Amino acid sequence: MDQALFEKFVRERGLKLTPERQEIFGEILEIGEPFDIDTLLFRLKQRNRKTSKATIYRTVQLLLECGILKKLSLTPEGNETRYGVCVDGCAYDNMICPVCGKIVDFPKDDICNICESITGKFGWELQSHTMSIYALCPDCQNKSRLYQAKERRP
Amino acid sequence: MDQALFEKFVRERGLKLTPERQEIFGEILEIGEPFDIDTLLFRLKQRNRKTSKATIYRTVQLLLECGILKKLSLTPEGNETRYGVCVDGCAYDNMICPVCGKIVDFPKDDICNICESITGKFGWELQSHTMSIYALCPDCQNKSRLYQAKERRP
DNA sequence: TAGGCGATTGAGAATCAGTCTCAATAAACA
DNA sequence: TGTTTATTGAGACTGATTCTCAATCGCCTA
Repeated sequence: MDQALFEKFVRERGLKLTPERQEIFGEILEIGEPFDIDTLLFRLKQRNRKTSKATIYRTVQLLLECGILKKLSLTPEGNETRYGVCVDGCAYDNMICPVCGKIVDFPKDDICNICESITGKFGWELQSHTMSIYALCPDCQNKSRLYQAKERRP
Repeated sequence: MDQALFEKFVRERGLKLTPERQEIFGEILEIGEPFDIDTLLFRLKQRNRKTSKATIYRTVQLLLECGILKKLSLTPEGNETRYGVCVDGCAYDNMICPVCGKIVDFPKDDICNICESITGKFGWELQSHTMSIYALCPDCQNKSRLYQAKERRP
């Protein structure tokens, strides 16, 4: 995913390629990991962009509709919204570390097969799915072990 | 899940068993399907309960923490929050019809296996997962077909 | 069974993320 | 370059959820 592809998306929809849209998309690529709106706003401010909150929300919405971004959640309860760049085109499937917020994608073939088998069994017509796995990443497992070791000392 | 079990949950946590909590939980059982906060508020009002919004939110939060309720979403974008009673103890797994809002649970063994295989592969430590399938239920498929048939007529 | 402590409540204020409004601006096309 | 039309910024607004705090009430102990 790059600026050229984004430009294509925008033009295909008969929309205008404004500097704001390009800057927002560029900054998202620059961040390189799932982000929240405030982070995006802050980083654009730091670059002396006066991009407004409204435009950021509007552009993120556009990117969601294009399938370039996906909406994530740091917890199963659905708090703490983040947005991540959609690597493989599909994909609300990801694995999230609730401690540090790290997010990784994983191959989703198995999941898709299961979805089809389940909807088929009930006579429903599959449209889409979302799947999030919440798990401790290796780094946080180590930190947690160190912490517990310290705790045990007198 | 019944009032006795709820009482047990409340007492185990050193909380007080108030009439408000019992009424809210009772109404949730009465509704018998995934609900939103406004519906709950409205139905309690109809019964001449003056239960406040704040107490409803607090009790729902409590039920979420106990694992009695689960938070659902009618769309992959995460709008339209609903709460459903957790039938089997686990379970953020469900199949949702985005047209009529119908929600059904499905056996989650396959999903759990996949989660373990994925976290294992990456060296992460599985904590939990959520899975939602969005699909047209048979009723809405039929309605949609009828509608399309009518549209085709001159 | 009464007394007292501390949790819980109701009402409305406060917060917060996200959306809307509208006049000014600027992209796109001729 | 001019015209049309979408887009923008700033801040008001919205709706869902949380917070505040004085009044109330469940629950434990005597």
